[in-house]
Amino acid sequence: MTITKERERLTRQRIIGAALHVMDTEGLEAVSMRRIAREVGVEAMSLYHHVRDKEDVLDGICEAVMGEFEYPDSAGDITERLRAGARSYRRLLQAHPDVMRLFAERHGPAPSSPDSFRPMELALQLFREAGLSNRDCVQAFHAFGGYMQGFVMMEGGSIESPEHVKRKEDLAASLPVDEFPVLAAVSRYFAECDGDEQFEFGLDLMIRGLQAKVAEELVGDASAAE
Amino acid sequence: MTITKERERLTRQRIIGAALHVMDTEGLEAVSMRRIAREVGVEAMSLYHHVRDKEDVLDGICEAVMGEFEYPDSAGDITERLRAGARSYRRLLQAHPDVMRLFAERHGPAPSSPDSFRPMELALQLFREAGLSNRDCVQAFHAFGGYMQGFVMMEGGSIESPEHVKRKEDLAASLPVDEFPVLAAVSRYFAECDGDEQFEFGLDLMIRGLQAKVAEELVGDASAAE
DNA sequence: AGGATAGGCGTACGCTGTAAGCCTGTCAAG
DNA sequence: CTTGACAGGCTTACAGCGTACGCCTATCCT
Repeated sequence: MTITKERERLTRQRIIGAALHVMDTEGLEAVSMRRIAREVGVEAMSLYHHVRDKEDVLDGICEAVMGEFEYPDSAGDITERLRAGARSYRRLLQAHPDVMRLFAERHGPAPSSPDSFRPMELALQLFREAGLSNRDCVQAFHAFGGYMQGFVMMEGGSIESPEHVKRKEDLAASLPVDEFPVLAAVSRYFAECDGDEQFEFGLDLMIRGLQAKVAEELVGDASAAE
Repeated sequence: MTITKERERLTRQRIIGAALHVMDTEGLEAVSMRRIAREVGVEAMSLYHHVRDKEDVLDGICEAVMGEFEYPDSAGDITERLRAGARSYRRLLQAHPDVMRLFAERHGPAPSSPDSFRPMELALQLFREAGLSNRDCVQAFHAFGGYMQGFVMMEGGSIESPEHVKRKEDLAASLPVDEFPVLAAVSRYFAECDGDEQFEFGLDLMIRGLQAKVAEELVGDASAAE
Protein backbone atom coordinates (compact mmCIF):
# COMPACT_ATOMS: atom_id res chain seq x y z
CA MET A 1 0.00 0.00 0.00
CA THR A 2 1.76 3.07 -1.18
CA ILE A 3 1.69 6.24 0.81
CA THR A 4 0.97 8.39 -2.20
CA LYS A 5 -2.28 6.60 -2.78
CA GLU A 6 -3.49 6.71 0.80
CA ARG A 7 -3.08 10.39 1.39
CA GLU A 8 -4.37 12.77 -1.21
CA ARG A 9 -1.58 13.85 -3.47
CA LEU A 10 -0.04 17.18 -2.55
CA THR A 11 -0.59 19.95 -5.08
CA ARG A 12 -0.24 23.67 -5.25
CA GLN A 13 -4.02 23.96 -5.25
CA ARG A 14 -4.41 21.88 -2.13
CA ILE A 15 -1.74 23.89 -0.35
CA ILE A 16 -3.32 27.19 -1.24
CA GLY A 17 -6.75 25.93 -0.30
CA ALA A 18 -5.46 24.89 3.09
CA ALA A 19 -3.70 28.22 3.54
CA LEU A 20 -6.88 30.10 2.69
CA HIS A 21 -8.80 27.97 5.15
CA VAL A 22 -6.31 28.69 7.92
CA MET A 23 -6.44 32.40 7.12
CA ASP A 24 -10.23 32.50 7.20
CA THR A 25 -10.54 30.57 10.43
CA GLU A 26 -7.47 31.61 12.41
CA GLY A 27 -6.36 34.87 10.86
CA LEU A 28 -3.49 35.89 8.64
CA GLU A 29 -0.84 35.67 11.38
CA ALA A 30 -1.66 31.99 11.82
CA VAL A 31 -0.71 31.30 8.23
CA SER A 32 2.79 29.83 8.47
CA MET A 33 4.41 27.20 6.35
CA ARG A 34 4.44 24.87 9.33
CA ARG A 35 0.76 25.48 10.03
CA ILE A 36 -0.20 24.92 6.40
CA ALA A 37 1.84 21.74 6.32
CA ARG A 38 0.12 20.44 9.43
CA GLU A 39 -3.22 21.23 7.78
CA VAL A 40 -2.45 18.98 4.81
CA GLY A 41 -0.67 16.34 6.93
CA VAL A 42 2.85 16.95 5.81
CA GLU A 43 6.09 18.55 6.99
CA ALA A 44 6.79 22.17 6.21
CA MET A 45 9.59 21.59 3.77
CA SER A 46 7.50 19.34 1.58
CA LEU A 47 5.45 22.32 0.54
CA TYR A 48 8.44 23.74 -1.28
CA HIS A 49 8.12 21.12 -3.96
CA HIS A 50 4.90 22.80 -5.06
CA VAL A 51 5.27 26.46 -4.19
CA ARG A 52 8.27 28.74 -4.58
CA ASP A 53 8.08 30.29 -1.14
CA LYS A 54 5.59 31.73 1.28
CA GLU A 55 5.04 34.81 -0.85
CA ASP A 56 3.97 32.47 -3.63
CA VAL A 57 1.39 30.92 -1.31
CA LEU A 58 0.03 34.35 -0.41
CA ASP A 59 -0.14 35.28 -4.08
CA GLY A 60 -2.04 32.07 -4.58
CA ILE A 61 -4.51 33.01 -1.86
CA CYS A 62 -5.21 36.34 -3.57
CA GLU A 63 -5.70 34.58 -6.86
CA ALA A 64 -8.00 31.98 -5.34
CA VAL A 65 -10.13 34.63 -3.68
CA MET A 66 -10.45 36.61 -6.90
CA GLY A 67 -11.48 33.39 -8.59
CA GLU A 68 -14.45 33.16 -6.23
CA PHE A 69 -15.95 36.38 -7.53
CA GLU A 70 -19.64 35.86 -8.25
CA TYR A 71 -20.88 37.49 -11.40
CA PRO A 72 -24.19 39.24 -10.87
CA ASP A 73 -26.84 38.57 -13.46
CA SER A 74 -26.81 41.19 -16.15
CA ALA A 75 -30.31 42.53 -15.71
CA GLY A 76 -31.47 46.03 -14.98
CA ASP A 77 -30.12 49.33 -16.14
CA ILE A 78 -26.46 50.11 -16.15
CA THR A 79 -26.30 51.87 -12.80
CA GLU A 80 -28.04 48.95 -11.16
CA ARG A 81 -25.59 46.55 -12.74
CA LEU A 82 -22.70 48.64 -11.50
CA ARG A 83 -24.17 48.52 -8.03
CA ALA A 84 -24.64 44.76 -8.22
CA GLY A 85 -21.05 44.27 -9.29
CA ALA A 86 -19.77 46.42 -6.46
CA ARG A 87 -21.89 44.61 -3.92
CA SER A 88 -20.61 41.28 -5.15
CA TYR A 89 -17.03 42.46 -4.83
CA ARG A 90 -17.66 43.71 -1.32
CA ARG A 91 -19.21 40.38 -0.35
CA LEU A 92 -16.16 38.64 -1.74
CA LEU A 93 -13.79 40.71 0.37
CA GLN A 94 -15.96 40.33 3.42
CA ALA A 95 -15.97 36.56 3.03
CA HIS A 96 -12.16 36.60 3.40
CA PRO A 97 -11.50 39.63 5.56
CA ASP A 98 -7.76 39.19 5.88
CA VAL A 99 -7.24 39.16 2.17
CA MET A 100 -7.38 42.95 2.32
CA ARG A 101 -4.08 42.91 4.19
CA LEU A 102 -2.54 40.86 1.42
CA PHE A 103 -3.92 43.29 -1.14
CA ALA A 104 -2.40 46.12 0.87
CA GLU A 105 1.07 44.57 0.54
CA ARG A 106 0.51 43.87 -3.13
CA HIS A 107 -1.05 47.25 -3.89
CA GLY A 108 -4.35 45.82 -4.93
CA PRO A 109 -5.52 42.39 -6.08
CA ALA A 110 -2.46 42.09 -8.38
CA PRO A 111 -4.03 39.80 -10.95
CA SER A 112 -1.85 36.83 -11.71
CA SER A 113 -4.09 34.48 -13.65
CA PRO A 114 -6.72 34.94 -16.36
CA ASP A 115 -9.41 34.14 -13.79
CA SER A 116 -8.57 37.16 -11.74
CA PHE A 117 -8.69 39.37 -14.82
CA ARG A 118 -12.28 38.41 -15.48
CA PRO A 119 -13.85 40.59 -12.79
CA MET A 120 -11.70 43.41 -14.09
CA GLU A 121 -13.02 42.90 -17.59
CA LEU A 122 -16.57 42.94 -16.27
CA ALA A 123 -15.96 46.24 -14.49
CA LEU A 124 -14.47 47.80 -17.59
CA GLN A 125 -17.34 46.55 -19.72
CA LEU A 126 -19.82 48.14 -17.37
CA PHE A 127 -18.00 51.44 -17.50
CA ARG A 128 -17.92 51.36 -21.27
CA GLU A 129 -21.60 50.58 -21.31
CA ALA A 130 -22.22 53.50 -19.00
CA GLY A 131 -20.84 55.72 -21.70
CA LEU A 132 -17.27 56.37 -20.60
CA SER A 133 -14.36 56.75 -22.98
CA ASN A 134 -11.65 54.11 -22.92
CA ARG A 135 -9.49 56.47 -20.97
CA ASP A 136 -12.13 57.24 -18.39
CA CYS A 137 -12.89 53.56 -17.97
CA VAL A 138 -9.43 53.10 -16.53
CA GLN A 139 -9.85 56.11 -14.29
CA ALA A 140 -13.23 54.91 -13.09
CA PHE A 141 -11.82 51.46 -12.52
CA HIS A 142 -9.22 52.85 -10.17
CA ALA A 143 -11.71 55.12 -8.49
CA PHE A 144 -14.28 52.40 -7.84
CA GLY A 145 -11.61 49.88 -6.97
CA GLY A 146 -10.07 52.23 -4.49
CA TYR A 147 -13.38 53.01 -2.92
CA MET A 148 -14.52 49.42 -2.56
CA GLN A 149 -11.26 48.20 -1.15
CA GLY A 150 -10.75 51.15 1.12
CA PHE A 151 -14.27 50.92 2.41
CA VAL A 152 -14.15 47.24 3.22
CA MET A 153 -10.75 47.73 4.77
CA MET A 154 -12.15 50.40 7.07
CA GLU A 155 -15.34 48.64 7.98
CA GLY A 156 -13.33 46.07 9.82
CA GLY A 157 -14.44 42.73 8.52
CA SER A 158 -13.20 40.46 11.23
CA ILE A 159 -11.72 41.30 14.55
CA GLU A 160 -12.98 44.65 15.76
CA SER A 161 -12.22 43.56 19.32
CA PRO A 162 -14.85 44.80 21.79
CA GLU A 163 -12.10 46.11 24.03
CA HIS A 164 -10.69 48.15 21.17
CA VAL A 165 -14.09 49.55 20.24
CA LYS A 166 -14.71 50.45 23.85
CA ARG A 167 -11.44 52.32 24.12
CA LYS A 168 -12.17 54.23 20.94
CA GLU A 169 -15.59 55.23 22.20
CA ASP A 170 -14.19 56.32 25.54
CA LEU A 171 -11.59 58.41 23.82
CA ALA A 172 -14.17 60.00 21.54
CA ALA A 173 -16.38 60.77 24.51
CA SER A 174 -13.51 62.40 26.37
CA LEU A 175 -12.79 64.94 23.65
CA PRO A 176 -13.32 68.60 24.48
CA VAL A 177 -16.60 69.51 22.82
CA ASP A 178 -15.57 73.08 22.11
CA GLU A 179 -12.62 71.91 20.05
CA PHE A 180 -14.50 69.13 18.28
CA PRO A 181 -18.02 70.49 17.86
CA VAL A 182 -19.02 68.64 14.73
CA LEU A 183 -17.52 65.40 15.91
CA ALA A 184 -19.54 65.69 19.10
CA ALA A 185 -22.68 66.48 17.15
CA VAL A 186 -22.41 63.53 14.81
CA SER A 187 -20.87 60.98 17.17
CA ARG A 188 -24.09 59.10 17.70
CA TYR A 189 -24.26 58.38 14.00
CA PHE A 190 -20.84 56.81 14.16
CA ALA A 191 -22.06 54.49 16.85
CA GLU A 192 -25.19 53.33 15.06
CA CYS A 193 -23.76 53.12 11.57
CA ASP A 194 -24.87 50.31 9.33
CA GLY A 195 -22.21 48.98 7.00
CA ASP A 196 -24.49 48.14 4.10
CA GLU A 197 -26.11 51.53 4.16
CA GLN A 198 -22.77 53.33 4.30
CA PHE A 199 -21.42 51.34 1.43
CA GLU A 200 -24.46 52.21 -0.65
CA PHE A 201 -24.04 55.87 0.21
CA GLY A 202 -20.52 56.06 -1.13
CA LEU A 203 -21.40 53.91 -4.08
CA ASP A 204 -24.26 56.24 -4.85
CA LEU A 205 -21.91 59.20 -4.69
CA MET A 206 -19.61 57.69 -7.24
CA ILE A 207 -22.36 56.59 -9.58
CA ARG A 208 -24.05 59.98 -9.49
CA GLY A 209 -20.69 61.50 -10.23
CA LEU A 210 -20.27 59.13 -13.12
CA GLN A 211 -23.63 60.08 -14.54
CA ALA A 212 -22.82 63.75 -14.26
CA LYS A 213 -19.53 63.16 -16.05
CA VAL A 214 -21.13 61.20 -18.86
CA ALA A 215 -23.86 63.80 -19.34
CA GLU A 216 -21.28 66.56 -19.45
CA GLU A 217 -19.15 64.77 -22.00
CA LEU A 218 -22.12 64.18 -24.25
CA VAL A 219 -22.69 67.91 -24.25
CA GLY A 220 -19.02 68.51 -24.88
CA ASP A 221 -18.93 66.04 -27.76
CA ALA A 222 -22.00 67.54 -29.31
CA SER A 223 -20.61 71.06 -29.25
CA ALA A 224 -16.93 70.36 -29.90
CA ALA A 225 -17.25 67.06 -31.76
CA GLU A 226 -13.87 66.11 -30.26
CA MET B 1 29.50 61.26 34.13
CA THR B 2 26.27 59.36 34.15
CA ILE B 3 25.14 57.32 31.21
CA THR B 4 21.64 58.70 31.31
CA LYS B 5 22.95 62.17 30.68
CA GLU B 6 25.26 61.26 27.85
CA ARG B 7 22.81 59.43 25.70
CA GLU B 8 19.48 61.06 25.11
CA ARG B 9 16.96 59.73 27.55
CA LEU B 10 14.78 56.96 26.15
CA THR B 11 11.14 57.86 25.78
CA ARG B 12 8.08 56.48 24.07
CA GLN B 13 8.27 59.35 21.59
CA ARG B 14 11.85 58.67 20.68
CA ILE B 15 11.14 54.98 20.23
CA ILE B 16 8.19 55.64 17.97
CA GLY B 17 10.12 58.22 16.01
CA ALA B 18 12.89 55.72 15.43
CA ALA B 19 10.40 53.03 14.46
CA LEU B 20 8.76 55.37 11.96
CA HIS B 21 12.13 56.24 10.53
CA VAL B 22 13.02 52.59 10.09
CA MET B 23 9.67 51.93 8.45
CA ASP B 24 10.05 54.81 6.03
CA THR B 25 13.58 53.94 5.04
CA GLU B 26 13.68 50.13 5.21
CA GLY B 27 10.05 49.05 5.04
CA LEU B 28 7.57 47.66 7.51
CA GLU B 29 9.17 44.21 7.71
CA ALA B 30 12.39 45.78 8.92
CA VAL B 31 10.59 47.19 11.95
CA SER B 32 11.52 44.79 14.73
CA MET B 33 12.09 45.51 18.39
CA ARG B 34 15.76 44.69 17.94
CA ARG B 35 16.07 46.98 14.94
CA ILE B 36 14.34 49.85 16.74
CA ALA B 37 16.56 49.30 19.76
CA ARG B 38 19.68 49.43 17.62
CA GLU B 39 18.40 52.66 16.09
CA VAL B 40 18.20 54.34 19.48
CA GLY B 41 21.40 52.70 20.76
CA VAL B 42 19.88 50.32 23.25
CA GLU B 43 19.01 46.66 23.70
CA ALA B 44 15.63 45.38 22.59
CA MET B 45 14.24 44.67 26.03
CA SER B 46 14.86 48.17 27.25
CA LEU B 47 12.13 49.38 24.98
CA TYR B 48 9.59 47.53 27.07
CA HIS B 49 9.99 50.06 29.86
CA HIS B 50 8.36 52.64 27.62
CA VAL B 51 6.00 50.72 25.37
CA ARG B 52 3.67 47.85 26.19
CA ASP B 53 4.62 45.67 23.27
CA LYS B 54 5.27 45.88 19.57
CA GLU B 55 1.62 46.46 18.81
CA ASP B 56 1.82 49.53 20.98
CA VAL B 57 4.74 50.80 18.90
CA LEU B 58 2.79 50.28 15.70
CA ASP B 59 -0.21 52.10 17.18
CA GLY B 60 2.20 54.89 18.03
CA ILE B 61 3.41 55.04 14.44
CA CYS B 62 -0.16 55.44 13.18
CA GLU B 63 -0.78 58.16 15.70
CA ALA B 64 2.44 59.97 14.82
CA VAL B 65 1.64 59.88 11.14
CA MET B 66 -1.84 61.24 11.67
CA GLY B 67 -0.28 63.99 13.76
CA GLU B 68 1.69 65.10 10.72
CA PHE B 69 -1.44 65.92 8.75
CA GLU B 70 -1.07 69.36 7.16
CA TYR B 71 -4.16 71.50 7.29
CA PRO B 72 -4.82 73.22 3.99
CA ASP B 73 -5.62 76.91 4.20
CA SER B 74 -9.32 77.50 4.33
CA ALA B 75 -9.71 79.56 1.20
CA GLY B 76 -11.85 78.94 -1.83
CA ASP B 77 -15.28 77.45 -2.13
CA ILE B 78 -16.30 74.35 -0.28
CA THR B 79 -15.60 71.86 -3.04
CA GLU B 80 -12.12 73.26 -3.47
CA ARG B 81 -11.51 72.97 0.25
CA LEU B 82 -12.69 69.39 0.19
CA ARG B 83 -10.28 68.70 -2.62
CA ALA B 84 -7.44 70.38 -0.78
CA GLY B 85 -8.10 68.32 2.33
CA ALA B 86 -8.18 65.10 0.35
CA ARG B 87 -4.95 65.97 -1.43
CA SER B 88 -3.27 66.69 1.85
CA TYR B 89 -4.38 63.36 3.25
CA ARG B 90 -3.11 61.57 0.18
CA ARG B 91 0.24 63.30 0.48
CA LEU B 92 0.41 62.23 4.10
CA LEU B 93 -0.17 58.59 3.24
CA GLN B 94 2.28 58.76 0.36
CA ALA B 95 4.95 60.17 2.63
CA HIS B 96 4.72 57.01 4.75
CA PRO B 97 3.64 54.36 2.29
CA ASP B 98 3.78 51.43 4.65
CA VAL B 99 1.42 53.02 7.12
CA MET B 100 -1.41 51.81 4.90
CA ARG B 101 -0.58 48.27 5.90
CA LEU B 102 -0.87 49.22 9.54
CA PHE B 103 -4.19 50.90 8.83
CA ALA B 104 -5.32 47.73 7.10
CA GLU B 105 -4.70 45.71 10.27
CA ARG B 106 -6.37 48.35 12.40
CA HIS B 107 -9.30 48.89 10.04
CA GLY B 108 -8.41 52.51 9.36
CA PRO B 109 -6.37 55.10 11.17
CA ALA B 110 -7.89 54.06 14.51
CA PRO B 111 -7.54 57.43 16.24
CA SER B 112 -5.95 57.10 19.63
CA SER B 113 -5.05 60.66 20.61
CA PRO B 114 -6.82 64.01 20.26
CA ASP B 115 -4.31 64.95 17.59
CA SER B 116 -5.46 62.22 15.30
CA PHE B 117 -9.09 63.28 15.76
CA ARG B 118 -8.34 66.72 14.43
CA PRO B 119 -8.21 65.79 10.74
CA MET B 120 -11.46 63.93 11.28
CA GLU B 121 -13.06 67.02 12.75
CA LEU B 122 -11.88 69.03 9.77
CA ALA B 123 -13.43 66.56 7.35
CA LEU B 124 -16.73 66.58 9.19
CA GLN B 125 -16.76 70.37 9.30
CA LEU B 126 -16.25 70.51 5.57
CA PHE B 127 -19.10 68.11 4.98
CA ARG B 128 -21.39 70.11 7.22
CA GLU B 129 -20.39 73.23 5.40
CA ALA B 130 -21.16 71.53 2.12
CA GLY B 131 -24.73 71.22 3.31
CA LEU B 132 -24.94 67.62 4.54
CA SER B 133 -27.03 66.52 7.49
CA ASN B 134 -25.24 65.22 10.56
CA ARG B 135 -26.11 61.74 9.51
CA ASP B 136 -24.82 62.14 5.99
CA CYS B 137 -21.61 63.70 7.28
CA VAL B 138 -20.74 60.39 8.85
CA GLN B 139 -21.65 58.53 5.70
CA ALA B 140 -19.61 60.89 3.55
CA PHE B 141 -16.72 60.60 5.97
CA HIS B 142 -16.64 56.86 5.50
CA ALA B 143 -17.09 57.15 1.77
CA PHE B 144 -14.29 59.65 1.29
CA GLY B 145 -12.08 57.93 3.83
CA GLY B 146 -12.57 54.63 2.08
CA TYR B 147 -11.82 56.11 -1.29
CA MET B 148 -8.68 57.94 -0.24
CA GLN B 149 -7.20 55.04 1.63
CA GLY B 150 -8.16 52.49 -0.94
CA PHE B 151 -6.79 54.59 -3.74
CA VAL B 152 -3.44 55.23 -2.12
CA MET B 153 -3.24 51.60 -1.17
CA MET B 154 -3.74 50.57 -4.79
CA GLU B 155 -1.46 53.13 -6.33
CA GLY B 156 1.48 51.44 -4.73
CA GLY B 157 3.37 54.11 -2.89
CA SER B 158 6.67 52.41 -2.42
CA ILE B 159 7.97 49.23 -3.83
CA GLU B 160 6.29 48.45 -7.12
CA SER B 161 9.22 46.23 -8.04
CA PRO B 162 10.12 46.51 -11.76
CA GLU B 163 10.16 42.76 -12.03
CA HIS B 164 6.63 42.55 -10.67
CA VAL B 165 5.36 45.26 -13.00
CA LYS B 166 6.95 43.49 -15.91
CA ARG B 167 5.31 40.22 -15.05
CA LYS B 168 1.93 41.90 -14.76
CA GLU B 169 2.31 43.54 -18.17
CA ASP B 170 3.38 40.29 -19.75
CA LEU B 171 0.39 38.52 -18.31
CA ALA B 172 -1.97 41.25 -19.45
CA ALA B 173 -0.47 41.12 -22.93
CA SER B 174 -0.92 37.36 -23.11
CA LEU B 175 -4.67 37.47 -22.49
CA PRO B 176 -6.92 36.25 -25.26
CA VAL B 177 -8.29 39.41 -26.84
CA ASP B 178 -11.62 37.86 -27.75
CA GLU B 179 -12.33 37.04 -24.12
CA PHE B 180 -11.09 40.36 -22.77
CA PRO B 181 -11.99 42.87 -25.44
CA VAL B 182 -12.40 45.94 -23.27
CA LEU B 183 -9.31 45.17 -21.26
CA ALA B 184 -7.33 44.92 -24.47
CA ALA B 185 -8.81 48.15 -25.73
CA VAL B 186 -8.00 50.17 -22.65
CA SER B 187 -4.74 48.52 -21.65
CA ARG B 188 -2.59 51.33 -22.92
CA TYR B 189 -4.30 53.71 -20.54
CA PHE B 190 -3.36 51.46 -17.66
CA ALA B 191 0.25 51.70 -18.71
CA GLU B 192 0.39 55.46 -18.99
CA CYS B 193 -1.77 56.32 -16.03
CA ASP B 194 -0.85 59.30 -13.90
CA GLY B 195 -1.56 58.92 -10.21
CA ASP B 196 -2.45 62.52 -9.51
CA GLU B 197 -4.87 62.65 -12.39
CA GLN B 198 -6.54 59.41 -11.39
CA PHE B 199 -6.92 60.52 -7.82
CA GLU B 200 -8.55 63.74 -9.00
CA PHE B 201 -10.91 61.79 -11.21
CA GLY B 202 -12.29 59.71 -8.36
CA LEU B 203 -12.34 62.69 -6.07
CA ASP B 204 -14.31 64.57 -8.67
CA LEU B 205 -16.78 61.71 -8.91
CA MET B 206 -17.44 61.79 -5.20
CA ILE B 207 -17.72 65.55 -5.00
CA ARG B 208 -20.12 65.72 -7.92
CA GLY B 209 -22.14 63.01 -6.24
CA LEU B 210 -22.12 65.04 -3.06
CA GLN B 211 -23.36 68.11 -4.84
CA ALA B 212 -26.13 66.14 -6.49
CA LYS B 213 -27.14 64.75 -3.12
CA VAL B 214 -27.20 68.14 -1.46
CA ALA B 215 -29.19 69.67 -4.27
CA GLU B 216 -31.71 66.86 -4.09
CA GLU B 217 -32.13 67.18 -0.38
CA LEU B 218 -32.71 70.89 -0.63
CA VAL B 219 -35.54 70.18 -3.00
CA GLY B 220 -36.81 67.47 -0.69
CA ASP B 221 -36.69 69.79 2.31
CA ALA B 222 -38.45 72.53 0.46
CA SER B 223 -41.29 70.28 -0.58
CA ALA B 224 -41.54 68.04 2.50
CA ALA B 225 -40.14 70.40 5.14
CA GLU B 226 -38.75 67.38 7.01
C1' DA C 1 16.44 -5.26 -13.39
C1' DG C 2 18.10 -0.78 -12.81
C1' DG C 3 18.63 3.93 -12.94
C1' DA C 4 16.19 8.39 -12.78
C1' DT C 5 13.24 11.26 -10.61
C1' DA C 6 9.57 13.21 -7.81
C1' DG C 7 8.19 14.06 -3.46
C1' DG C 8 8.46 13.30 0.83
C1' DC C 9 11.51 14.10 5.71
C1' DG C 10 15.11 15.89 9.25
C1' DT C 11 18.36 19.04 10.58
C1' DA C 12 20.09 23.50 11.13
C1' DC C 13 20.62 28.64 10.88
C1' DG C 14 19.35 33.10 11.79
C1' DC C 15 15.61 35.80 12.55
C1' DT C 16 11.40 37.19 15.41
C1' DG C 17 8.63 38.84 20.06
C1' DT C 18 8.93 38.74 24.73
C1' DA C 19 9.03 36.53 29.70
C1' DA C 20 12.10 36.51 33.69
C1' DG C 21 15.66 38.01 36.22
C1' DC C 22 19.83 40.77 37.16
C1' DC C 23 22.75 44.99 37.70
C1' DT C 24 23.50 49.79 38.34
C1' DG C 25 22.74 54.88 38.73
C1' DT C 26 19.55 58.15 40.98
C1' DC C 27 17.10 59.97 44.57
C1' DA C 28 14.31 60.50 48.91
C1' DA C 29 13.80 59.52 53.75
C1' DG C 30 15.76 58.51 58.09
C1' DC D 1 25.77 59.76 55.38
C1' DT D 2 23.48 55.76 55.00
C1' DT D 3 19.91 52.99 53.34
C1' DG D 4 16.38 51.41 50.65
C1' DA D 5 13.39 51.84 46.76
C1' DC D 6 13.07 52.16 42.12
C1' DA D 7 13.61 53.34 37.25
C1' DG D 8 15.76 51.87 33.42
C1' DG D 9 18.94 49.68 31.45
C1' DC D 10 21.14 44.52 30.15
C1' DT D 11 21.35 39.27 29.60
C1' DT D 12 19.59 35.02 28.98
C1' DA D 13 16.27 31.93 27.30
C1' DC D 14 12.36 30.05 24.70
C1' DA D 15 9.16 29.13 21.20
C1' DG D 16 8.04 29.97 16.63
C1' DC D 17 9.21 31.68 12.06
C1' DG D 18 11.05 31.01 6.75
C1' DT D 19 13.94 28.25 4.30
C1' DA D 20 18.75 26.22 2.58
C1' DC D 21 20.64 21.74 2.30
C1' DG D 22 20.86 16.98 2.10
C1' DC D 23 18.91 12.36 2.62
C1' DC D 24 15.59 8.61 1.85
C1' DT D 25 12.19 6.05 -0.64
C1' DA D 26 8.35 4.90 -3.78
C1' DT D 27 7.24 5.20 -8.48
C1' DC D 28 8.04 5.00 -13.30
C1' DC D 29 10.55 4.38 -17.74
C1' DT D 30 13.60 1.83 -20.22
